Amino acid sequence: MHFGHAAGIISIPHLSTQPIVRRKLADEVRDRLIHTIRSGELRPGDRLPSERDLMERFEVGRPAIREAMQSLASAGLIEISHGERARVAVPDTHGMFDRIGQTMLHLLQTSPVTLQHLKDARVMFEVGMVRMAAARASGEDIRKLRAALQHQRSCMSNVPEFVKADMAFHTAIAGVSGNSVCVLLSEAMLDWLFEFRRDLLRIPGSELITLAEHERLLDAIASHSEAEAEQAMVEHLTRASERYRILEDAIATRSMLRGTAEAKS
Amino acid sequence: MHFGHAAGIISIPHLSTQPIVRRKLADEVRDRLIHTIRSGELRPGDRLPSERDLMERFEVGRPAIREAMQSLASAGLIEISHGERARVAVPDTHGMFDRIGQTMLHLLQTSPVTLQHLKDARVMFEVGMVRMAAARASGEDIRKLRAALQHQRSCMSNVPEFVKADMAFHTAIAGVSGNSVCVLLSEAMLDWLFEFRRDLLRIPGSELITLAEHERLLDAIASHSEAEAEQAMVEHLTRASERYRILEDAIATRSMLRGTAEAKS
DNA sequence: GAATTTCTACTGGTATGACCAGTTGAGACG
DNA sequence: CGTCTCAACTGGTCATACCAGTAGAAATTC
Repeated sequence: MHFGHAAGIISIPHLSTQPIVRRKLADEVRDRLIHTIRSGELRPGDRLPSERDLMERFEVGRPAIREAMQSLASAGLIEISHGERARVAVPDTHGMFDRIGQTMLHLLQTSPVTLQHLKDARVMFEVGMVRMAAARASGEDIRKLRAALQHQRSCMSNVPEFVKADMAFHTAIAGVSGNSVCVLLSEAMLDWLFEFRRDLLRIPGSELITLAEHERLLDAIASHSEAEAEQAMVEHLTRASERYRILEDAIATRSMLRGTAEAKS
Repeated sequence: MHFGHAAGIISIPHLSTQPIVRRKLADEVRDRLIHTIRSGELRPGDRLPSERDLMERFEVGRPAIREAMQSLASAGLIEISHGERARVAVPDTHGMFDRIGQTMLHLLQTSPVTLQHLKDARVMFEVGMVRMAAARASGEDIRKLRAALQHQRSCMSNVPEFVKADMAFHTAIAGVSGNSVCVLLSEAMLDWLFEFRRDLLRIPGSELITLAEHERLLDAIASHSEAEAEQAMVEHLTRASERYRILEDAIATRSMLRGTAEAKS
């Protein structure tokens, strides 16, 4: 089609300029399935129709159906396993945060700013959690925390287990809130940092310091002293952050030098 | 195959009992692609090989490649568009939280407990944000907040715009922190609640109250009074929550009655 | 008759080949 | 030299076939 040299964009009155979006078939299928699930027509645990069945209902090919189903599966709305029909998933908070984990890693790797922000946000969050824990921890809560710390102490010689126990202790603090979202968030943030730089959490020889700091946290919580708990937490996390920073600076400097070298070559 | 009557499970020494997991081809492909991206071999913006190309390299069929790529796309690691080769995505925080949005909705719909926890977590978080804002808001920050509030005031007659402006005001408060993760989380939590129950945020006639409360928040921030800001925020959110609860109780009661009726029939 | 085994029909996973529908960029055209 | 055209890519969709697991009916065994 050719409208001559001066064609350009022609303005026609009353002509809606909203572009016609060409949707993928799979997207349409996905939306319909989501709607079916959300409307309550299908409840968690229920089985979806088979791919071949859906393919006839919607009058589209199997690839379109498959793509839609895979998409729902990776969003955690349904569960697919070989040989049996897909089921509506019972939502799982852990799985949810695991899924963004990958994306988060990608993000952290390409954005140092976000990494720092994530650390800061975590400090803010953990402080909130520990204050709350100090304010309302019951005898039962404190018993659990003591058990968690005791377990961590017993893992001193086993580095991976020690780190795991470390994370569990922090999770236990968040658990005092009784708020699943808070627990999840706290776990997720720690997890992301851990996944991103496992090496930085394995500082040899710092186990004793860590344990001492955890003990101080526990004491503060047990004595219901919010201010003391907050300070202990800030210092605990800041010390760790300090070590991060030292190592990161070293890495950054090295890669900057390498970058310069590459530019010259 | 038939091993006789007493067959059952036979224990053989030194035989590892770890089951052989049958991985889907697409998963293997996905992992390799992720590794390629994470190793820095491909940077954001770079183009991936075409599906047909990858298909030859990995010696698998096109469906396997496609499924892997779609999976990466829905995780936000790459961007696919018709006609051109896929590109490694520049990570987008908004997109990330949008993606869990669906899952979160599914979760909230099937777990009333989580809904309450999410609300509580939001209050905790917003309180933290507003305290921080009160503590460190600059003249520029306050100017922006005032503008946001002014805009909201101008939207009073347009309900959807008003709600949007309402959310923008809260986001602006979080923005004072300068911490992208905090902003994101605050936006996301509000968004989830909004998506879950738009109807509950459209309480007719409450616009004036909302504006007054926002004004109080702004004043507290402007005068750098943390305590006052906290109290204003708690009351602001609690008032809204109170209305939520009334409507929710009504809905819950109704559905409970319906449930009983169904059980009887 | 009840528990077990066996088998068949169905489900998802993968491969192939074909064609449609956008994008791009090199080369023809002015 | 800029513009336009078009061929050679790319992803999107379909049809078909076959492989590989499951579940449930049917046959078998006790």
